[in-house]
Amino acid sequence: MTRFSDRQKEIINESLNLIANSGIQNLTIKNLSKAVNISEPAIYRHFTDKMDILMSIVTYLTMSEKWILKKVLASGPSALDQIKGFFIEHFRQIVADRNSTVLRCSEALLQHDPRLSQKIIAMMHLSRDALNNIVEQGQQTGEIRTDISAKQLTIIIMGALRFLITSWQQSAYDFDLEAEGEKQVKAIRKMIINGGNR
Amino acid sequence: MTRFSDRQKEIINESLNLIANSGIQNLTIKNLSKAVNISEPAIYRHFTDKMDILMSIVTYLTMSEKWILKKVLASGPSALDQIKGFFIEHFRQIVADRNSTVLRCSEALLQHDPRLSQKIIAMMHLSRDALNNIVEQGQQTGEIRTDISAKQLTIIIMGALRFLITSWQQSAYDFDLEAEGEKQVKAIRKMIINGGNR
Amino acid sequence: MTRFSDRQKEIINESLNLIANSGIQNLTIKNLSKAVNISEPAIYRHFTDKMDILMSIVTYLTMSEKWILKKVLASGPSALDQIKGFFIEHFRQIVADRNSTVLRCSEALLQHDPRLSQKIIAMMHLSRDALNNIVEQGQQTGEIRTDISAKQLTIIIMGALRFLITSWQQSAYDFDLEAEGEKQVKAIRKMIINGGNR
Amino acid sequence: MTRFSDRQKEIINESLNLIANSGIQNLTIKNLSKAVNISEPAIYRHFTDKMDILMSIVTYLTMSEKWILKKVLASGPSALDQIKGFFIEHFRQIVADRNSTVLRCSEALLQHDPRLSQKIIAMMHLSRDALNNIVEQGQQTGEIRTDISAKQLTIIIMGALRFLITSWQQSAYDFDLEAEGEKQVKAIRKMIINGGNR
DNA sequence: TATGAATGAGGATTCATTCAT
DNA sequence: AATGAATGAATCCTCATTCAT
Repeated sequence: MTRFSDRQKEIINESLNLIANSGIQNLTIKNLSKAVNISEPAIYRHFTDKMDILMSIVTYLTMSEKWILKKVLASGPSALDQIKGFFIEHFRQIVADRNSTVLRCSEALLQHDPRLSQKIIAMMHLSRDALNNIVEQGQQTGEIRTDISAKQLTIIIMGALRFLITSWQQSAYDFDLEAEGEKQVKAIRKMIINGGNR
Repeated sequence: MTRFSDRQKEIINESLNLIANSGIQNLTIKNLSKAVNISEPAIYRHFTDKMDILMSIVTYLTMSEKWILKKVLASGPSALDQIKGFFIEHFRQIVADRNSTVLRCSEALLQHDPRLSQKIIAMMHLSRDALNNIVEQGQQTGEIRTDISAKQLTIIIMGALRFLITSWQQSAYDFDLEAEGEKQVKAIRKMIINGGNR
Repeated sequence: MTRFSDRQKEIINESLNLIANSGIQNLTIKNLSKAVNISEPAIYRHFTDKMDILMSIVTYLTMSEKWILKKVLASGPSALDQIKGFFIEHFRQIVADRNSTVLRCSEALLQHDPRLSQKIIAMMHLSRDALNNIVEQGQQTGEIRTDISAKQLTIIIMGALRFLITSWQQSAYDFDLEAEGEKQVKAIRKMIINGGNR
Repeated sequence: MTRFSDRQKEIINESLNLIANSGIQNLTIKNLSKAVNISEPAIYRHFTDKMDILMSIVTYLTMSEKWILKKVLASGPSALDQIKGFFIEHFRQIVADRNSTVLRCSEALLQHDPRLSQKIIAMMHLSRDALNNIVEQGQQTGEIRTDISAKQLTIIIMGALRFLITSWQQSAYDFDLEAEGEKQVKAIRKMIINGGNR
């Protein structure tokens, strides 16, 4: 498991801020060193490369995503509850720190470099697969409807989660993401629960 | 209505290709002129600025999105069919020309500049609002379940559409988007139809 | 004698305006063609080169200066009156058309190219020598004091004339150049007249 | 008070040389970096901008002009001597370093930009006003004739000084500026002294 | 650990000029 | 006589990175 020094964490954090606020094309060593309040060469004490920074960002985001997944899976046996947790935990984190989230910055990093993209995609698969697992288990236990495949249900859940976050960001954070998220989870629950209330 | 010359269209198209293939940070005037096979200064005969190019890209994508929406709305009275059309048309276009789609390149352009972002967000609202309208009408005619608000249903539909496209791209186009899309629409239909088969 | 077509005169004139208003570095073919309201290549119908334009400007200014000198010399026999005329005529012209004057734009053209500089210097010598002549004749006729050499007197007269114009321009033309000029001539007259009023 | 580093001084100095030898349009970052013998980007370690360089040049020239004025005013109580000093000091400096003089390069910088022009004009007013003061005091003490206003006398003195320098430059420095200057001062002295020798 | 100074490569853009029409 | 499209060379400036200190 990779360990980041305090300075490295600081640099990663400011990188995420820069990306979130003004796009990757503004993630320059100059801007970064200004944000961290050290000189440009000093950055190279902590990372060998700009690519090293980018890779570390993804490593960091992956760790953070794994942490969320762990928490969700540990939350209880019910698939529907886990799905709810999946939403809640992502929203909680993103609200706590708007930038430090997979779903926030990863797109921006894609296409920068094949190695980097691969790592990001791996990270995205991580949560998609975890969610898919949850859904499948929910179907096996009879909690979740089985007339729609787990794959399709997963796409719906992941899509809604991502779209909500995207919308929140594009609206300049001017609605209560956690509240809206909860409504959305309820809607999804209604739609995927086995023998829904009709 | 903005009119683009042939050269302008060519430049916009190659810009979309460049963004799609290697990210905006590779959309340089040099790369662009190489792609269009003219000299760098020649670009400036057709656009005043790089920003002018970016804005024109968004204008172009907006026009293209409007075209899709028009087609979808003209396809018939059924909301469920229109939603199906919404998926199909987007997929058809994206498969025909992988890059010329709102949902493909717009994120990359965000955060580049406030004016540009605003234009992109306006474009995104366009399709979201159109979809929301369709859903509401479907609820009024009784086609679509009413126990979940149109807003939530719209998020689910838009989210799934976008996530499917994202996945397709991240997989390097290695599944049949239109086929998967059709499956997904059916799943969604099942979930949102009034008095579903249970 | 060089003859300029109407279009050539127009181009020369607009060139002078551009130089006067925003410096030579803004005398570009683009700006020029915009000012003349024709296309850029059209400029090359009338001048072979940018250098050709610059040379023509100097030719034009030289002609204009010669015209002034001719008028001054024809104005009467008195050296003091001719000196007064030298001031008056320059000011009159410069006020009528702020830019079409040797003393206005020539410095800006210097150093651009040896051939050009030479031509400008020749033009400047023209008026300086003419003035020197006038002074010498005034000294011979006893009108002008002889205890100071014609050369020194000429420097004083030319210097004052030029400095006044420079000041006027730098003040954004916010004083009455002709009125101030007249005062200045009177002062000079007092200083150079033979047996002044003491 | 602005402080320039050694490198900054070097860059300013070479800028003045470039302007003096080949005009502002040849004051390019490339030429400048070649003259200073560093790379182009290195220039930007020392100045934020080209405009920053230009402004610094004017700051430098202003400082140098102030230095001269201080020296002149400190040279003794006689207005006529101070005027003589005004000439001598300017000539001495200009001969020592042909380029480092207000009167040499400032015109070239005018019209480049309003902020710059303003700064140059302020600098020019500085010496004109100082000279005007000297003349007025000379009139009050009875040293200088009072039948001509200080303003007109100042124009004559400044004009002669400037014109002499201009002529020297245009002649490619092929006369002894200090010697000619001294003659000119004597002539001026004769013309402005109270109760001249007639 | 940190920095001031430097740089090669490349960024967007403008220049004077040409050519086919 | 005029233009739309094009270009090679040069413009200012920023990039990631290195090195001596």
